Amino acid sequence: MLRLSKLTDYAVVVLVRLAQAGPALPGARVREVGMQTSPGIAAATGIPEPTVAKVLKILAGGGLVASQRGAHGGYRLLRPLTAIPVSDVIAAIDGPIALTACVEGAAGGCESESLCPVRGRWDPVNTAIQEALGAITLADMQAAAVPRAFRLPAATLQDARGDAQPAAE
Amino acid sequence: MLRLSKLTDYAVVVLVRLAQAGPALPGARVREVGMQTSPGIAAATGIPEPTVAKVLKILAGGGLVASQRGAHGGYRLLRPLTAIPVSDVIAAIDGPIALTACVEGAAGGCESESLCPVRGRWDPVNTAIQEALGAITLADMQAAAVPRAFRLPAATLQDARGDAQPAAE
DNA sequence: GGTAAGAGGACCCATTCGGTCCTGATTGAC
DNA sequence: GTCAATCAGGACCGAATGGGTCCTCTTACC
Repeated sequence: MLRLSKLTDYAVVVLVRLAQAGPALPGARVREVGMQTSPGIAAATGIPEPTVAKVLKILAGGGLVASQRGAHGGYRLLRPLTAIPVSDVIAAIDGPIALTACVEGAAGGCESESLCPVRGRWDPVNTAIQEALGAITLADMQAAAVPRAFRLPAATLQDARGDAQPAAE
Repeated sequence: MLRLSKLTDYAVVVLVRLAQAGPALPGARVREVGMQTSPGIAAATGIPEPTVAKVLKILAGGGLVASQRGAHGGYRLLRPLTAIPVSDVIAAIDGPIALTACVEGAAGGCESESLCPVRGRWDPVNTAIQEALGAITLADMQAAAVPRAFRLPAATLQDARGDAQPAAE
């Protein structure tokens, strides 16, 4: 699959939304500029509120957002979207990017290490993916976003699948 | 995580082993050249035999190896390692490479599509990863293989983790 | 034709992930 | 000083996927 978790997908949505809050909200008197609450983000994104809270909690632990407790508290971005590569989000949610057990830091994880002919050979692949993910920031993902009306549903699927050979499954 | 399944890891090992069989085995009288059995590969790689059989079965379905049933049957490579990109192996085992539900061809899979600000924005990320994986062949992974003694265990871990911030977990 | 070797397919169990809920701590408003 | 709002942390449960095992069918040799 090479699929990342839904939480990571949610995290990107939440972070982009957090940036869209804008530092100049009209009613930003009591609440700090650019700060939003979990329920507010949930309502804006359509993601279940508990899940949003969970994502924000993890992101706060990863140093991507800052939290403010108490009444009129909330979360705010610590860095602009241009300074947040996708790899950082993935690392914050899913932990360090590691394709196989051979590279995920598992000490002696591979029980057949003495026989395995490709021991540690995933490293270059892993590095290539990390570089690819590190080169794309959330701002890039946001900038590429086009209004929904511009994307036909069918065309969306076709475009999304693209060169991922469709006959394989 | 961005982790691919163990089966994919096994598949690479099996394929490399299948290539190492060599087309000029001494006792290759009854068995076709370059052909190996599941138990043989299992013994050579240390992977459990049923798992090897399962991997080979999937790879045969994916068109990467050919099977020969009956006595003195077995499996053989259909293409040289230089012609097998890593992405093909992953696609054969885990299906098409798709990072998120938004790109995996799920019709209307995203229930909050009207709100999601990054709808379909994983496509460039997905493409970047596919290109990275498509550029690396099994021959590269095999060629990069160095004897185990040349790699310090600690250095291996450091190299593997690399710039994936270690403090994240 | 019988026997053995080996692939093909179906099945089951364990692990992990996604999602939800509850309780406690902190801060601002009244 | 009290109350309300909101985040923080943890535990819990259900679903889904992956990993592994077993049985059956096919094929070639004797």
